[in-house]
Amino acid sequence: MITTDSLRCHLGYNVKRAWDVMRADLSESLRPFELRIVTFSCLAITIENPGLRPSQLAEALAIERANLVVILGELEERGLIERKPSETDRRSHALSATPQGRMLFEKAQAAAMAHNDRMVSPVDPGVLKPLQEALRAIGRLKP
Amino acid sequence: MITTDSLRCHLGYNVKRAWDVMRADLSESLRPFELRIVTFSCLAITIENPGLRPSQLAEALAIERANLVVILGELEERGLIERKPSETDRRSHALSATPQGRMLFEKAQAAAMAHNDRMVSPVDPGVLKPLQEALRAIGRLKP
DNA sequence: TATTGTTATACTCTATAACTATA
DNA sequence: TATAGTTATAGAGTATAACAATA
Repeated sequence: MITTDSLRCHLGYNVKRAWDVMRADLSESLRPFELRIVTFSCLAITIENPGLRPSQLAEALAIERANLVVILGELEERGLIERKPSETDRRSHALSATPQGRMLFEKAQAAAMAHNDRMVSPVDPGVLKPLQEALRAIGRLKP
Repeated sequence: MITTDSLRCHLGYNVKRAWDVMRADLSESLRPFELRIVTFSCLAITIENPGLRPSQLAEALAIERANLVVILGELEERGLIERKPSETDRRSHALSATPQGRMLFEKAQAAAMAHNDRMVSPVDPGVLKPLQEALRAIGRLKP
């Protein structure tokens, strides 16, 4: 039998293996809505922060502005979000979700919640909260 | 201020953000040894399981056999591992690390451990064990 | 028939440099 | 000078189909 002990002691290895499973399951859960994980995330933050600028969205989700351009283009082309000219800075845009975008997000969010329930099911409920907090703390270690 | 509450409640979002930080830090830690995360991992499992077959290594690390071919080619070309013909199955190979491979791995493993210490530093030591176990449990949810 | 290693390919995600128009 | 959005591009990582040799 093959062992992986020398990697299992690394927290990062377990995080990556868990993320692989979660990513695959979430991608499948969002497929019926023709949303990828990143487009779903952008839609979520745009709905939560109407009027925000692309650079703020990129910073919030830790994705490059350059990569965000095509993502927002995809969402706008599908009529899920709008890029309006900013009233205070003519270089920038104000992002907002359309009614269709909000409706689609509600359904997708329900599917994402069901996915989350599946993923969390093997975890002792008592450790879930400290688990989330530990992961957030690591995520804040940004160089 | 931009908020991300609608995503922060998803465990997967926090797992992904943590993994992004860990991946970047580990990649930097392995760079001096000219190892990528995946080549480091293959070297580790090969040393831990001398004589294993590529298909077993692929299964252990959850990577496609097709992608493993080039990875093993890279490691063999650098003289870190060997692909010997299997004595029991002429289709297959027996993988083993060379002395140079073992020496390089020891140094890289030390760097990876230092990386792990950095990542774990903001986590309450008491929750680390259940945290690891929770992540492993999620990783086992494979469909 | 099924499995092993392999080749080739494509698709996603990520990272970087450089351009333009504004500030 | 610096910033916002944008374009183009390159590199990883990942996924799939098909093949020859062997079981």
